[in-house]
Amino acid sequence: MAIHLHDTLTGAKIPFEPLVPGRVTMYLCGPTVYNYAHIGNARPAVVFDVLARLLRRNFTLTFARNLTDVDDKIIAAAKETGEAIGVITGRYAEVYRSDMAALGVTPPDIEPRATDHIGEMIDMIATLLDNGCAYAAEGHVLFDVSSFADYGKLSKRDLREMIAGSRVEVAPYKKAPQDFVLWKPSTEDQPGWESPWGRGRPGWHIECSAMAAKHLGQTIDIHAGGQDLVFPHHENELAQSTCAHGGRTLARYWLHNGYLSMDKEKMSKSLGNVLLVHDLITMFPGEVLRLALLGAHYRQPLDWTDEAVDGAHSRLDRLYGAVRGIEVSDEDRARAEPPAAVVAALEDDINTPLALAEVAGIARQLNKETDSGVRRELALQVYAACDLLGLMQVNAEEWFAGSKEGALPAAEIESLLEERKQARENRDFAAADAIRDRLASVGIAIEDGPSGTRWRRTG
RNA sequence: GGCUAGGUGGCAGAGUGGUCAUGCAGCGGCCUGCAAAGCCGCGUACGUCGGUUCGAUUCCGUCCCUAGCCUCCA
Repeated sequence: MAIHLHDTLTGAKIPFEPLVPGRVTMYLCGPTVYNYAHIGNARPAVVFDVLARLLRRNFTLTFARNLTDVDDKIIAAAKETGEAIGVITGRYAEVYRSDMAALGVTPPDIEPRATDHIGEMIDMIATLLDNGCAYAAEGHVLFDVSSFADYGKLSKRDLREMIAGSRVEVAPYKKAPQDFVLWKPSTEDQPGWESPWGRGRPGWHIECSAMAAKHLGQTIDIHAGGQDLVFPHHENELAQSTCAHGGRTLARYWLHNGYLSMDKEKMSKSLGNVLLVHDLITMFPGEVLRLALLGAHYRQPLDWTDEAVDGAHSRLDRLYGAVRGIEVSDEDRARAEPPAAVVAALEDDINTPLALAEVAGIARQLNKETDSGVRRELALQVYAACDLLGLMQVNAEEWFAGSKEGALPAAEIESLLEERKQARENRDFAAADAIRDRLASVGIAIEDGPSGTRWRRTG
């Protein structure tokens, strides 16, 4: 089955065909680097990482995720802390990379920075001025929305209604309230670049248009991001790129993930209800967070709760438990084919919950199976499926050994287990149970099986 | 107000015009010295009111409810 993706522009799930056979270009709007990313910000990175992994099976993928390192929020942060802008953006870019790595996100092929592309942005703005799609006024350059007939098509908004219903105070230099800034003047203390319109800095939207065109071409296959970017960010990108590129399509598929909420309210910095990835990864294994994000379909809203995180942990325990003790080499694992049902689920608009259900079914089969050869085959299927999902990237023994501080060292656990074994052989169950209780009290669960006793940390 | 998405069992969450999602929790059983893990089984789920149909949770319409977005400033 071919890959099908839900495209925001057409509002339909359609078969995926790259512009150039065998090659795919994908652009994901990355972070503005002035503070820590919260778990809602991580959702697109994780979800579209799964898509990237899926695409790489059949195509040569070029995946770009930008860093926005010029923005008024960054200027404000610099003013507040007294640090240089470059110090702030450099630090948070690094934090973002390590946070995403902890969530199992493969680094993008290209990570363009806005400040490295000011020249391209100026060129694009100049083109828009030449085309009559933009106008300069009082040091600003604005995109003239009336010059683009399809404006509003992506976000399904009617321009006339928007104008009529506008409640926004219109800046005096604007021709129409919907016109958006391509370039704005900078004061002495603000970062700025020389341009034909004076010293200034780019508007937010032009950054992505310029960087996508430079690195991926005027028409890209997939443009992805959070649902909250549909309007105005992507609508504006679509308008300016199309106008600057002689009417060429900017993106052939527009993908948007649903927002993440807490207590049914959107998680956002302005509401203050955020959980930072940076903090969460000190409390839970990254894979648990990743599975929690993949537990719902990417276009659905996802409510972040303790129960959801616990559930993700239990599910991973079950998967690791199923493959525990089965020897599989890295080479065999790398060569293993994921089950067709898992691939089919992901190819159907990245249906991760269905894919996870399929994996659970294989784990059940594996737990039932007694033939070691078959068990190994099934384990390879679980591994291959999880490699596609970016899960189960650690060794099962390591997973259960955990890394919680303050617990007993493994050697001490082993010696207590040996003591208990002796007690059991002597039919001294009171002593054996005392040891089990003692281990349980420090978060160690033990399991007696045909091949001896195993232990795992319960957290 | 406009637009968009959605309302599925105790919870989370897929999916489908006519026997099965799946996971977590619960109950019963198997296994176990007892547990744990695992396995087997169980629980009359599809917001409302209508319509189409032999048959609708699934299609159509109504209504109710929820969430998000509605530019440049924040």
